[in-house]
Amino acid sequence: MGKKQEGVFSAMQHLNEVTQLKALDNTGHRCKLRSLCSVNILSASERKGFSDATIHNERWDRGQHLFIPSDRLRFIYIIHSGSFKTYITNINGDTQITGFYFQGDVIDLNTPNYAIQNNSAVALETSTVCKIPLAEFEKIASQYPALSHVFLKIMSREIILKQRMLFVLGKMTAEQKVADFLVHMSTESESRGYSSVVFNLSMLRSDIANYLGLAIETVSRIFKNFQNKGIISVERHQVSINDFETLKSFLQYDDTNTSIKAATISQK
Amino acid sequence: MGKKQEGVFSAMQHLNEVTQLKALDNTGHRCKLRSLCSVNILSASERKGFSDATIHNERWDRGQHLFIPSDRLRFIYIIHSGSFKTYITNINGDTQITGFYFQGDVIDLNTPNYAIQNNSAVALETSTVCKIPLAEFEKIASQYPALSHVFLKIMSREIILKQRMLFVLGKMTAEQKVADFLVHMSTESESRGYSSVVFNLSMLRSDIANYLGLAIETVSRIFKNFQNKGIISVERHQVSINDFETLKSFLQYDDTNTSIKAATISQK
DNA sequence: TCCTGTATTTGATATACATCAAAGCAGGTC
DNA sequence: GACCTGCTTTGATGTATATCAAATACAGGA
Repeated sequence: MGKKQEGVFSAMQHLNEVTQLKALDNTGHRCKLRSLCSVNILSASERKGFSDATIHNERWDRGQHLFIPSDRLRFIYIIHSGSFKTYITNINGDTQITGFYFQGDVIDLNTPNYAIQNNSAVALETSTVCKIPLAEFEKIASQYPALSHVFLKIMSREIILKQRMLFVLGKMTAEQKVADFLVHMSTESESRGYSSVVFNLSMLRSDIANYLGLAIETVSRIFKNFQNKGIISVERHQVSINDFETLKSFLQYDDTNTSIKAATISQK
Repeated sequence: MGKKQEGVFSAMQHLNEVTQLKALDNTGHRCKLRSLCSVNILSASERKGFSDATIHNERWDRGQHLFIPSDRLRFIYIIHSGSFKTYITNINGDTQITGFYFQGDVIDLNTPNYAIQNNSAVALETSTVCKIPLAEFEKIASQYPALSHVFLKIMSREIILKQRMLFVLGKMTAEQKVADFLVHMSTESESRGYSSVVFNLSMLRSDIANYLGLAIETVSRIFKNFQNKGIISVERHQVSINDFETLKSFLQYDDTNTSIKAATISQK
């Protein structure tokens, strides 16, 4: 018989658990690389070695690219402040935004794959990043398995996030996509230690639309619609969520009948 | 000015490079774990230790689940023969297929994340898998950094594949999705050492539709349409691709004007 | 060989969302 | 302050694809 399955979205409740990766330790080294420099699995001297290999706190302005596909020198980037978007480009020049990244996040995790780097990252606002040359990283990681392990965890989180987006793009209506996006941004804001109620969207409406596979007009209309219903308030790029419950309810069945949709599960 | 960007799909040409991970060595140990047991970065004794920790060649029939979200014991699975699909489920029981996996592929790479396991894997046909208890894997990996490194690469490939699917779901028309799917399955078949022209789709039409974010009827109609045009031949689950060029042309601009779509790139 | 359930195809209709077009609006610049 | 320029909103219309409905094909078992 079908067991009650834990939903993909229940996973969000456990994101804090996961995002400890983003905030393991804050005791300042040369920069507040929350994920790595100060990660507590390394000894003090190892940590120093790691920190020394890192290029700290470089500044990037809005619109500047962290990397583009043709780059030869590869780095692993950790965001110290600000935000970035990553996107992939096809042969026609069409793009799909693959993620938004904030303080403490690690970018360019597919780098170790030596595959043609088909994605780009660009700053959404003035930001600072620390970066580790890939070659250095691999050298250090080969000496300290624990470091590889931290990276396995970060990458596995990345896979989970991407899978979530597959669901969003493949199965949700426009309204649900936007609702989900807002809830997600709220959670993200909270995990960085800011408010989950009032937060800033550093990306353009067109970025949101691209990310969610919608037309920009559709995003605009749904924002307006949510405002009219009193669910959110929007002032330029600042969003306030007034009614979380209603927002989240868009992601649930409003169906009255409780038909069993889950397939029968046969397990060995 | 905008540099010519390398497309996301050009990456497919380099997939062979990547998929060496799937076929590093075939000289049989107890089972043909192409990815791991026989991976040439481990010494013979290490390899044996790894192989001993592995549960080899378990059989799974069509419809049987490799794992479901409520499972406590975690494994990393390597497909020895056959095929599987993975999917995530939301609170309403709606599902999104996140991937199809074949001989040599590694499943459940988000496992190391300790996050609630929100996905499931089910056999599409009679298949055999080798599996490594997660705890064992972590023990071994902590001793052999090279093993972690192989996993980093496999996971980074996974991220790239998922990103590709974000593009497919977010930006492609129904026709393009199906064309891309067929090209992808062809490449996959070839990488396993089979024909790129004639291959078997072990999944149902409904699986394809779910995976591509389409209605099953739409998939059916596009298949028929491609047949009518002589691009493919379909007999039940066997597909022959008669005209690769036309199939691939669906993924390109048929536009006459050569407008520059790529955004101007400003890099530091 | 027929039967039965499941998978797929085919046709008719509905609709969510994109597209096209134009007007507002803010923030920077002369 | 007036004028740009890029971003966002708002309205009117079109269309790709979902949905609904039903016929057909196939596989596996009696």
